[in-house]
Parts: sequence; C-alpha cells; structure tokens
Amino acid sequence: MPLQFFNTLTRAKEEFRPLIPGQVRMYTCGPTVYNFAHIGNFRAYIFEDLLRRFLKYKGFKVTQVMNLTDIDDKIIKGTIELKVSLSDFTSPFKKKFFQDLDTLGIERAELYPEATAHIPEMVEIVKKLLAKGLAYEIDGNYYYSIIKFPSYGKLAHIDITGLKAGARVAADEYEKESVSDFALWKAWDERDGDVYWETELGKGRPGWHLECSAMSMKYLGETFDIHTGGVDNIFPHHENEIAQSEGALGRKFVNYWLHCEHLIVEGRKMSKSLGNFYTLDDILEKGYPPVAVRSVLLSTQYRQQLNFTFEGLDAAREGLKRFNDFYRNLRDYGGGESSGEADDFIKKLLTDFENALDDDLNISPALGALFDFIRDINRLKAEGKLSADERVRALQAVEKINTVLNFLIKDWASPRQDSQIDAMIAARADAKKRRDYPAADKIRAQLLEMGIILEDTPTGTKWKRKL
RNA sequence: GGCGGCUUAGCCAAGCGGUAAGGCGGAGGUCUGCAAAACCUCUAUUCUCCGGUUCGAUUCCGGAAGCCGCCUCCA
Repeated sequence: MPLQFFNTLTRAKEEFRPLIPGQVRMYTCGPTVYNFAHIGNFRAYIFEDLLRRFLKYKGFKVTQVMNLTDIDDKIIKGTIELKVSLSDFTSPFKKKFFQDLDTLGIERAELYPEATAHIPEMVEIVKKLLAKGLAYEIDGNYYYSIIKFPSYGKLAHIDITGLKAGARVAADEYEKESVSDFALWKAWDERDGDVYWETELGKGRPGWHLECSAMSMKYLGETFDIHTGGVDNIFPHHENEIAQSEGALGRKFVNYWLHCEHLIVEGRKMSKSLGNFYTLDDILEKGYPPVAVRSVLLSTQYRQQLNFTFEGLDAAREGLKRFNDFYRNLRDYGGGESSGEADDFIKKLLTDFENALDDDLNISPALGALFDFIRDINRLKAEGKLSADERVRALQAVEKINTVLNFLIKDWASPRQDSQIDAMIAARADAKKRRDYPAADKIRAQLLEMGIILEDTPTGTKWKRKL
C-alpha cells in the first residue's frame, strides 16, 4: 500500500508524493509562548512526532520547521502586566516547552524559528502584497483584501460571501474595507507599550498569520510538502497563510494539509471552568510516567477526537509495562530450538505495522500488530521454540518499530550496577536459601517501597522500576 | 442560523456490504515457597435508536437522539 494522507484541501485520502523524491519538507504549527502548554496542545505535537518519525521510518529525509509564536496580543498583555520585556516574558515558556517535548519523547524538529526574529521577512511579504494590490493600508494598519483573492476559503471550504460580522470582531477594526479582511500588520498604539518594530511599514507589529508564511517560505521554499496543525487552525489561520503566500508569490503554497482533531477530557470539552484542564505537569504530579501520557496521546488516530481519561491513562501504563517487560525478557532470553514460526511473525509484524501507518497514520491496527507479535513470541519462548538467532531478529524488529513509537524506557530494568539494590537482592537470596521466607519477603517489600519490583527467574533475580 | 465530525463490550479502540482486530479491566487454569513475568481458556448472537435498500448492513440511504467542533487570532 502506498503512503496516504487525508488532505484537508481536498477532503480525501491522497497518495503522498513529495516534491523532491525521498525528501519531505514540512511545517508544523508550534506554540504561542504566553503560558504553559496543555495536554491538548501536546496531542498535536505528538501527532506531528508520529508523522515525522514514520516518514523517517519510510526512509524519507525530513526537514521539519516548527514556529515559536513569541509576539501576539496575549504576550503583549503579559509583558505589561508583569512589567518585563518581551523576551523576558516569553523565554521561560520557550524553555519549558522544550523540556516538555523531551519529557514526552518528542523528537526535535530541524528548526524552531521565532516570529520576532523574522520581522524583515514579514515586511517583504506585505510589500509584495501591496504591489499586487492584494493589501491596503489604513492609518498604519495593513490588511489583506480577501475579495481580491478568488480562491479564498478553499481550505476551510467556506464561502466568503457567507462570512458576516460576528460578535468577535474587535471594535477597533471597524475601519477595514470588509469585516472579513485580516490584519497583516498592526500599527503601534499605547496599549502595546514598548513592543514595536520600526519598519518600512511604519511603527508596529505583525499580524498573527504572517509569521508562518514568512518562515515557511524562508526555510522550506515557496512550495513545500506538508503543513500541519490542529483543526482549529484550518480557519482562519491556515486559510490566511494560503492567501498571503499564494497571493505574494503566485504559486501553490502547500501540497498536503494535515489537521489533527481536538482532545476532550472525560467526554467533555477541556476547559478551566469544568475543572478538567490539564498541563503535562498536572498529569505527572499524579504519578503517571511520561511515556504513559505519550501512549495515550498517540494511540488514537489523529483525525479522531481523543477522549482523555485517567482510566485510559491507567490502561496505557499497563500496556507499556507489557511492552517493556516483553522487550527486556526477550533481551535476557537464552534461546531454544526453532520451530520456524518466528520469522513469519516478524515479517507479519513489520508488514502490518507499516501498512497500518501507511493508511493515514492509522495507529490502532499498528499497535494491534505489535501486541499480536508480543503474544506470539512469548508463546514461542514459553514453549522453548525460539532460537537465539530468531531472538536477535525479533529484537531488531521491535527496535525498528520503537523508532516510531518511542515506548521503550531506557534504564528501566536490570542488569545495572546499583550496590544497594544488589546487596539487598543478595541478602534476600540468602534468606531464601535458608527457607526464611518471611525475611525474604520483608526485603522484597522494602525494595517495592523504593519503587523496585523483583522477578525470580531460573537464572537469578531480576529487577525493574515500578512504572 | 450556515458548515462539519463522532456514537462499536465495564473503559479505550480497529473494522466500514459477508457475518465483530487489539489493549486495559474481569473470571478460571498452568508455572512459582509466595510474588513478579509468561502461557492457556472464557469475557459484544451484536455495533445509539427508528425506518429503508439488499440474499445479506456495524458497514449504504433517510430520519431521530446524544456528544464535540468551525463560522476571524484556541493544538
């Protein structure tokens, strides 16, 4: 099966063909750094991580750009409230964002350009739009005239004649030619404090959509392969990016638009007022391992709404224990007499896993293939029908799959040097030899208190960390 | 008001015209001093509801109910 993605532009699954064979250039909408990201945000970043990792798995060279929006209304408001500079306000959020990416095992993009570092590029686009008659200026504000861009609405499938002034249109934008026109550049006023840039367009700051047009074309070229974001970005953000980029350059902006659905919590929209609003730290403070959060956010296909529940998080943790136990136990396995079945299981795993993800990143059957494999190989092991050579090939297959999933926990289980743990295990072995089981069980209980779980095997006692 | 998505076992979640993957949970069994890990068996006669098309529908069509969105700065 060829790799297929559901393209928001055409509302259909399409075979993926990058502009340059073997290379993928993609732009993934990043955070606005005005507060800490919530788990809904991370659902999007995890989806993008899956996309990126699977493309690499398929052998593509990936160039991913993720923007950091470090200038917008909320950020300006924050700088004024806290009486700090723009960069002093945003830098802690930027730092925390990258920490959280690491915590969730999200692979870094090639580039994280910041909006504030690309003001000249944005000004250039506005100048091009002005020259083409697609933009106009009123009192230092520059707007895009969407009526001059006939295909406006093609991504969101919105008929612009149906767009009407809504309650959410700010009162200070009354001077626009049309209420649906959007701001490219906003003139400075006193509410902006000392946040402004002196440019050919005057003293002011960029509109929200402009940065993505400017930075994507700078780093990925005027036309590139994939652009992603949450479904809420389809309109107006991505629609406006298309208008800006295609209007300024007169050529197609992006070939494949992928949007991930939102996450809801316990069947309800996540909101602060419902008390079901969670940042990553909120979840981790409850004692869940980060990889369980990764698993929950990854395990529902990206175009399905994801219902985040703590019951689901518990289930994810148990499933990860099984996967990590499987991997560790397979690594420690000595080998037996081959029944000839293992290579068929390996082949089936790799085929089914790849076929599932080829189909618009359909993760559920891919995970189904993995758990089938775990059961099949464990059965062969239990029956002594897995050879040492087959064991190596099975491990390689699992490791290959883990380059996409990233579910294996490093340094989770023995063997590893830890004098205290090793001494306690030795003391317990002594007690067991004397058949002093109460003493042995006491040591085991002490280790459990320390978060260490023991497993007695024919080749000795192994230990692992409690997940 | 306009446009769109979803509803499958206790929970999560595939399948989308030929008789329900997988995970978690639960029950029983094997192994073990006991655990842990692992293996085996069982756990939806049925896919929100009501009609229709069809030899046959969870899958297609129509309608209803519930939930979640977008309609100018929220992933």
